[in-house]
Amino acid sequence: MKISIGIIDDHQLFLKSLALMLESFKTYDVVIEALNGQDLQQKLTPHNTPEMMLIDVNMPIMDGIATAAWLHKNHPTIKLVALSMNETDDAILGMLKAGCCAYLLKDTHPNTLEKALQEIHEQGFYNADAANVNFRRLLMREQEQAALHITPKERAFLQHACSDMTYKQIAQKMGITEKTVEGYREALFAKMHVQSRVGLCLEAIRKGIVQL
Amino acid sequence: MKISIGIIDDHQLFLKSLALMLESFKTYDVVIEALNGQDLQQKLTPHNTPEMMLIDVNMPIMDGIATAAWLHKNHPTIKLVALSMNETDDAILGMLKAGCCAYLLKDTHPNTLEKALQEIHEQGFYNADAANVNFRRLLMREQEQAALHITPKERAFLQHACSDMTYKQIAQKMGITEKTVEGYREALFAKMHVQSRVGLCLEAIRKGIVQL
DNA sequence: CCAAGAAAAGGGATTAATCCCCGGCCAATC
DNA sequence: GATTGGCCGGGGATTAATCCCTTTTCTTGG
Repeated sequence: MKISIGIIDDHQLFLKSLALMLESFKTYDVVIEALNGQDLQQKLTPHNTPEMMLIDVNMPIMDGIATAAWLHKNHPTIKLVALSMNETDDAILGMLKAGCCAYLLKDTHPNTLEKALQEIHEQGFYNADAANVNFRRLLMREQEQAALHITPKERAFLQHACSDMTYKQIAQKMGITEKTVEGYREALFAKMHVQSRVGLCLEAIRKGIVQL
Repeated sequence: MKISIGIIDDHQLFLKSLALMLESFKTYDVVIEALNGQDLQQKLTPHNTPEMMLIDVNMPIMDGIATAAWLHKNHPTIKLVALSMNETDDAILGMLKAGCCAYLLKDTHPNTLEKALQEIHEQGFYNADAANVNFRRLLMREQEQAALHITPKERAFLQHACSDMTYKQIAQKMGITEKTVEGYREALFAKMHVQSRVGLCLEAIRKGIVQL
């Protein structure tokens, strides 16, 4: 009896070729190929539910973390495996917290992948080097993030602050007074331990709160 | 007679599975699999020279552009195909300028890949949507980049400007007067078309002049 | 309904940032 | 020898940013 497995990745070329590779292992049956979380929700039916699921982290529309969380909640029996090319702390921690039982990098060798999948199917988990890397530090950063506690309004302001605009223009664009903007600024300065708008922007980008 | 082809990609999983896929097309023979440009130089021998080469853009050690340029110079008969997941203008232009005759995205469908490879092998070129996208704009940006011409001192200042420091502190750290710092600032504002330090920092990061 | 507390806004003052114009110094190039 | 261009410095003015403290408005739980 083959093990049924699903793959979610927005890069069609990788998706299809990885499916081909899994099939070549002879013990896996790829029953679902989705381009993102939304696509998956359509293709996942009661009659077509795999035992395992490989999930790419970086995806448009509905990313890896959201997809993993949805699967973990609505289909808790499916074993989730995160697949990514970058090993940033946030991504790893996010996927594991979302319910993934393993985190694999895209530059692992096929043999390692096969071994990992087998282990996950039998034991329910797999500890790669990537996931082992300093778990304590991950948790510390997590707490730090939680303590940050940025409100939606502040987040919106932060997005605007990372631009060539002046505070007056930002206030106008957000439909509030300059003074209110100033309030957000001061609050964020204190929370993020900076004393200038430049420092604020750089920190926001570093922490991934604002994307370039 | 099968067409001999080589693949260069730092992600082993993608490399191996893409090789599997190409083999499945029945008309291709994957003779080289390399993890980066340096790896390729070792594996490429007179007795083992493929007719075509798929090159990933994002790689450590020796990236796609450098690899493509090297191949184009030392092995001009090999048809080069750029392969990437992002379609930033710089990357596309860089690869095409380095001698690639096509630029494919990793999220293209396998069927499209097969068709493209066939076309490249027969006609020597392939125009995907990605490459077609406004070539004139790419060239304009290229000229703009060349015109940027940032001096070493300006670059050093830019590095310091991307911090929580004030101009006075930066001047102190660089061992020059505030006024001199101001000179760099104004020059860079003009060159990078911004009107605030925040905008300057963001542009510098976007253009890769300053790393976070 | 009222009080606690957050969010929004304002007053007023200080400092940093931005802008424009100016001159001198030095090295490489023509 | 002259010119160009990068580098360094200054005066003076205006605007944006920063800081601190108070008031008003709006929620929200009791």
